[in-house]
Amino acid sequence: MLTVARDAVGKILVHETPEGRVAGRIVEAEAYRGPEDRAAHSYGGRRTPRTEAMFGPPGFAYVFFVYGMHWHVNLVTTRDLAPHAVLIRAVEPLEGVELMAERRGLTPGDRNLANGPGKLCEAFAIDKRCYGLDLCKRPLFLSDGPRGKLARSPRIGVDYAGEWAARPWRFFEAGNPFVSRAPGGRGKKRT
DNA sequence: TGAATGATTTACT
DNA sequence: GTAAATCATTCAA
Repeated sequence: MLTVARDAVGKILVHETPEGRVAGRIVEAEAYRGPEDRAAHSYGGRRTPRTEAMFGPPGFAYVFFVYGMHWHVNLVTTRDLAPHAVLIRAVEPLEGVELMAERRGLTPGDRNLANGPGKLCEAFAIDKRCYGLDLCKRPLFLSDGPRGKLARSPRIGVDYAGEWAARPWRFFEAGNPFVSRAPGGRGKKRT
C-alpha cells in the first residue's frame, strides 16, 4: 500500500480531453488505508455509493467532490480486499500547460497550476465523469516517468483523524517546486 | 425530509 | 491568521 503510494510519485498522469491533452508528473501523493484509517472515507469498511470505486479492483480512479467546490483524485490500490487508495495531491505540469492555465485562469508556468488536490483536478479537468475510470486506458491513464528524490511527511488536511493524521503517509518529490504547501497557510508568506 | 460535515481554496483583516 | 464559499454525500428522525 505504502509502496504503491511511493510508487505513484514520479509517474506521469495523462488526461486526454476534447480540448487537448494534458500530462504531468505526480510529485505528491498520500496513502489512505481503508478500514483502519479514520482519515479515509472508507474508514470502518463503510461502503457507500461514493466509496464504491475503492472496493473495486485496483488501478481505477476514485474521484470525489468535497467542500462544495473541489474535486479529488485517488488511485485505487485495493490490495488485501480492503478499500485502500492513494490521493494525488500535486502534479508537475508537462504537457498541455497552456490548457491547464486556461482552465485555472492563470498563466502557464505558474506553480499554482496543480500544486494541490483541488487545483490539479481543475487543471486536468477531472470531475465526476472520471469516477471509476480505468487508469490503464484512455482518456485517463498513468505511465512511467523519471524518478526524483522522494521524501515523506505526515498527511495534510486530516487533523481530525487523530493519531492517524500523524502517520507519515504523504510522499512527495523533494525540492520540487510544484509540491503543495501547508493548507490554510497562504498569502502572507509568499514563496 | 432535514441537518451536519468535509482528504480545500481563496479572500480579507 | 481567521473566515467564508458551496454542494454532494451521509446520518438522524
